[in-house]
Amino acid sequence: MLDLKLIRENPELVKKAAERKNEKKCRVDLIIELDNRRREIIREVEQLKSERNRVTSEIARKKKTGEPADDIIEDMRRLGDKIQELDNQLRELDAELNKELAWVPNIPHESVPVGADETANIVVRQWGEIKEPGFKVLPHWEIGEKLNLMDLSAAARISGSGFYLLKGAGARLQRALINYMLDMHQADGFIEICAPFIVSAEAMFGTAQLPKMDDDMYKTEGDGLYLVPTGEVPFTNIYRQEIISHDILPLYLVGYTPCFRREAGAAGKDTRGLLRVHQFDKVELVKIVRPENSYEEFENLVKQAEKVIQGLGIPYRVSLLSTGDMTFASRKTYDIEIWSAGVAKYLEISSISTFEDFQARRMNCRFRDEEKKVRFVHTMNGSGVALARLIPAILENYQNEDGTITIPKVLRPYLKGETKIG
RNA sequence: GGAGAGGUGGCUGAGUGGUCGAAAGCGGCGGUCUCGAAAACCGUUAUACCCUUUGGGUAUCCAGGGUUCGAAUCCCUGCCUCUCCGCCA
Repeated sequence: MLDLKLIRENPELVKKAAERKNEKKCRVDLIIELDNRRREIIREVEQLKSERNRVTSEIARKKKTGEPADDIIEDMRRLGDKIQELDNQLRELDAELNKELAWVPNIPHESVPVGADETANIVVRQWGEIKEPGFKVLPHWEIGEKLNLMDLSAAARISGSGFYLLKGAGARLQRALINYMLDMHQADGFIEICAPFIVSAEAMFGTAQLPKMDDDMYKTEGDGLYLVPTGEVPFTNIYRQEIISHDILPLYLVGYTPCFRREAGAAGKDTRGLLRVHQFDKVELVKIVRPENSYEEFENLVKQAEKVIQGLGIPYRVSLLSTGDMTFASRKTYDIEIWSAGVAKYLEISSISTFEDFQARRMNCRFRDEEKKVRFVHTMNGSGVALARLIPAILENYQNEDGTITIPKVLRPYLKGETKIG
């Protein structure tokens, strides 16, 4: 949510941002008009209320002294009707205005490259060396089935297409990865959270999955609750509707969650094996910080996610997303793409975004600073990282010519010291 | 799922339908005192919005409706918390 004042004062800036993010449901002119009408009514109704408050205390005084007040009570009855009518109009306008405001995307940061899609993204750094394996590396879905680490047809039997099932060493590998990541982040000051995986529409609105992504979410039938599409939702919403004290900031949160996504209309590209599925697991990083150090915290958050992959020794690169490739709520986003030896290309494994106060406004999450001033917090998050992309990367980058998988050194303590799968 | 109790400011906690944005206490902040601190005493201590913005106004006692000239107070609905019973990993 943007500050209504900002929209009022800089409508062109907001329009340009919406255009660059390709957000067609953002209607700035309508918002300005609703806002003007709203303020007009507020002015009128508040004047009437002021009148009512004045006369009402006069009535109280007269009643006390026993003076008659019937005539002004009659006047007030009419005034009350008028106030109610205006209040109703105001309520409707507010609802309409809020509905429109919910569709105004965040404004991309000045440093974000302007462009229509991912072709305008800028690779900001690269890490690790891509080595020529010297043999034909099997893609993860082949080596995975061969070594009995996963069973995609079983998953289809259970749930339909777009699901995966890990078993044996595959399932244990995932658990090892989760623990490796949680331990690492915790050692770097992140507080581990285990939060609900099913959340309210309000929480989904808070982090701005709603209203835009409604069709991409799994929704429960009777209760109108949503299955989390990312740990971002429960973790960021922890302090929704709260005024928190400055001395608990910055908050670094980490946790494991499954992620549920309908992926409506995503068929085709990069969908084989675990690459695009309706349920995957993720370790998520969330920071809630004061505005002052927001961007320093953000850059460090990117590095925190990179550290996971560096520990595993797999090449990756970091890209700064262009305006057209960013999400609705984001002010600035980096993607981390990991090298996939099986398909010989980089695959997105983490997306790190900062929102400044965009989510905080939607959640109404604020903090009280040293001067007792109440201000919006800044929020940001990043995958740290997605398992459904990390497992393929390991199965492919650690594949040996004899069809076995070497277990990365950092994971061995989590796998009883084993060094090899297969 | 059933029965009951309750939701008031940063916290605890008063509040007969009419000077109640709300007593009191605690905490916080400022001051007096002190070499300094504690204690004591004095003062201060919410948020959002609107406007003709050193000022004025409106709203907010869980949320949303309603009754009324007037609601923290009365009525309805919802949400949440607690207690007991049932069910249950």
